[in-house]
Amino acid sequence: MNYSSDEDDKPLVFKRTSTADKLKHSGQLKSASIRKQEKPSTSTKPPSKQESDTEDSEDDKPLSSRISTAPKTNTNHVKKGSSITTSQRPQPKVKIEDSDDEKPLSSKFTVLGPSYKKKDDSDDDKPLSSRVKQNGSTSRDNNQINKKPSIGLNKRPPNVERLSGQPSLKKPKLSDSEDENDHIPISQRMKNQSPSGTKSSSSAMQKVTKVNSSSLKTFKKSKKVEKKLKYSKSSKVPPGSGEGQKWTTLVHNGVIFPPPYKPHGIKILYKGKPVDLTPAQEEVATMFAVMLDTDYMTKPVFKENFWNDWRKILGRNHTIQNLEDCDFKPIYEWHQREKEKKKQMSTEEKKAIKEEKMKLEEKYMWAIVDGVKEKVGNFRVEPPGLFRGRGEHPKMGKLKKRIHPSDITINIGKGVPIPECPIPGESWKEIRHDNTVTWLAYWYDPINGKDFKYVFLAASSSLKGQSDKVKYEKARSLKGYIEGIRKAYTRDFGNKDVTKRQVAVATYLIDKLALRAGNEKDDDEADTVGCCTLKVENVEPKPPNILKFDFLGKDSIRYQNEVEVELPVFKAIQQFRTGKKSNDDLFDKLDTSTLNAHLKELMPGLTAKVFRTYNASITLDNMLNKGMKGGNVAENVVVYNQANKEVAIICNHQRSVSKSHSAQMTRLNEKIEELKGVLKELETDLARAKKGKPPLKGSDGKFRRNMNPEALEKKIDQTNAKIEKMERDKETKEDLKTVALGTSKINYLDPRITVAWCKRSEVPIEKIFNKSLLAKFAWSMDVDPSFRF
DNA sequence: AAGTACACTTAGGAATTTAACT
DNA sequence: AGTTAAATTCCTAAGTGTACTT
Repeated sequence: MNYSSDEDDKPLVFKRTSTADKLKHSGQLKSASIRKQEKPSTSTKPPSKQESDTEDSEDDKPLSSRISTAPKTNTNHVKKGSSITTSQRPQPKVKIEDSDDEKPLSSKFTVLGPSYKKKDDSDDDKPLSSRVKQNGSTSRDNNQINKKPSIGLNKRPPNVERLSGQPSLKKPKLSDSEDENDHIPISQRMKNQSPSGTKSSSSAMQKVTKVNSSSLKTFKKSKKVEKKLKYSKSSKVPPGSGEGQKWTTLVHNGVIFPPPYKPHGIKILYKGKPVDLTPAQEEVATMFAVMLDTDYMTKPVFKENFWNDWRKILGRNHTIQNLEDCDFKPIYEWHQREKEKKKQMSTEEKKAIKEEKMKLEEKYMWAIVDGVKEKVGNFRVEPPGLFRGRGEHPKMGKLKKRIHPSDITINIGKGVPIPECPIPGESWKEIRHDNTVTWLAYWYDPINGKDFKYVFLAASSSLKGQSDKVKYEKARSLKGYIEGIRKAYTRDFGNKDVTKRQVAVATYLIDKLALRAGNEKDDDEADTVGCCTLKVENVEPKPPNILKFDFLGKDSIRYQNEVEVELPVFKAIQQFRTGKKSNDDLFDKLDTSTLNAHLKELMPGLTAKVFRTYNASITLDNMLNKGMKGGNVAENVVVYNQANKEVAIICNHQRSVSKSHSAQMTRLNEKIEELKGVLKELETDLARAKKGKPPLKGSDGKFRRNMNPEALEKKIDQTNAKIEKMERDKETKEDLKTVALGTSKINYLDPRITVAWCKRSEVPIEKIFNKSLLAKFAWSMDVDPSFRF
């Protein structure tokens, strides 16, 4: 058989077997691509280059890219909508702070100084913000103004240096109050801020500055940071990085709490009779009632957990003694009515309410980090509710209790005002001033006592952007090592040391299939696996050399795939399975720590997840640069989406099928049929018109319009085009009904690949990235058009 | 060496907003 | 103008991975 096992190219047959598959068959068996396992080389070869280079190598194709795949089925239930893409949005105003890596650290530090001041703390809502630069997307009320035509990427001034990072796209500022300086690039702004600045400085800030500078001197080294620096020049922590330091000044307003519970007084029935409940009891009952129409109701675990928590609140000898005899319908129906009422409100009312809310929340939306105004990601404390775990989660249905200020620890710069506790009479649990972390606040997860819930900055912040860039640079540097790594693990498929053999095979699977690492999980979590935690039953060898995977991964999303592998891998897997029960670990000598420790020997900073990023990004880069040039914008966008889809399939990013999917398909089909009918009529009329006869009656009994042959022909062409377009739309829709494109776009695809490609192919970046993505990827916008991953 | 604590990234679905139809 | 589908945003769960403890 010509399986590829021997050398370079190995086709991987990838078929997914599940039900869902029927659809995919079409594309399925495309064969795989090739990977060349090149010449051996030492694994430690340094990465080729770092930031900007353009070269590309050929063999970086991820293994998986050559795999053809079929869709996977998804075990989850139905959900809504499918989407395809495109969107053009106004450009966000984005300011980017770029990593100016070349700057000596020290210079960065000094910049901050007494830069901005807050004139007095009394009016919280505007002081700080008014003199601070803003990063990230615009505030909600601004956007309507922001309708600028998109700026063609290609027109970017030629000499902007990628590295130095001046944002080249600058946006006109949006109206309002808050950011008057928006148009100034951050880096510049920082310079301006130096001491002399005409801007006043508040005492608070001065203090902060002092603190920082002193802390600089005392930094202790953390090896972690050191390591990172080794392989990634760009990894310095931005504005002030000492060792592990993430910021020098941090100002924010804390978090906002959900409103207290408002009793509605609707009674549930117990054994048919209304029961009085206290507000606290009613609140929890309502959480349950509201979920009556979800399929959590079919899960005994959910009900059991709910009942256990609720009964505690009911008290020992409450009238209600079991859940089965409770009828929550009255509350459910009340809730439905409320929802309906809300829907019926006029647009004005809705708007008013929204504005009200905005006003209340405005101050919590922003933080000022090193003088830059940044969006906060999640400033709303999670409201109480019933825990909705994914998959068969043992804790589903448990009461997630209300969080109070006394549960919350705030992290904020020294010397700046502590956020006022929004609930009168209560206070924060603790205030910290830890600049080695990026969180603004945290509380203990009420469901999982030892876990934390953090409040972080939004994705548009430069802190996040910076680390995003580091992530991609690391993945990119894997390119320089991958050949050696593959060589090495291939050699070890036959190693007599079982551990080494397992490491080799696991690494292979992670590389080839982009599997997740697979950390151990507790018994009180859903039973899902990743590479290191695969069970014997999850991988079935099908001779001669096919592996059939079937397991639940993150979020209990099912991974089903059949892959052709090298014979040694196949043999190794068979051997790992022998003598074990189906529920035993396939890789019994392995866990993520040992695996990652091994990977680190092959490349500094390498861990399992890097392969996913690498795999995704290299696949996109290759697909976008595969032959074809030219093509109009729409065609190019299709090419992009195709590549995006490929990546999503490799990473197994699924979504559930929209509830209305089949109805929508039916409707599309009807429309197509209808158009075909029209087409037929037109053709008849054309034939007649050519002979000088008048048109026939339409199906409605009226005569159709009398047109000359040219007009009719034109109409026919139009109709044909319309039909074709609909057919295509239908196809993509069906094709993407279980594929989620967004996840890879947001987390796995180096935006520089996209931006550079857009510049080269004259596709406006707005066709690919929406407003949020543009803000999140601001750091990548000035990449050179020749950039290759 | 194993377990735990902590911090941060990645993920799908619900809710909301916007665009496209009719 | 009302309806529906598509797109986006919000929400928070569920992963990864390192450092610290025992």
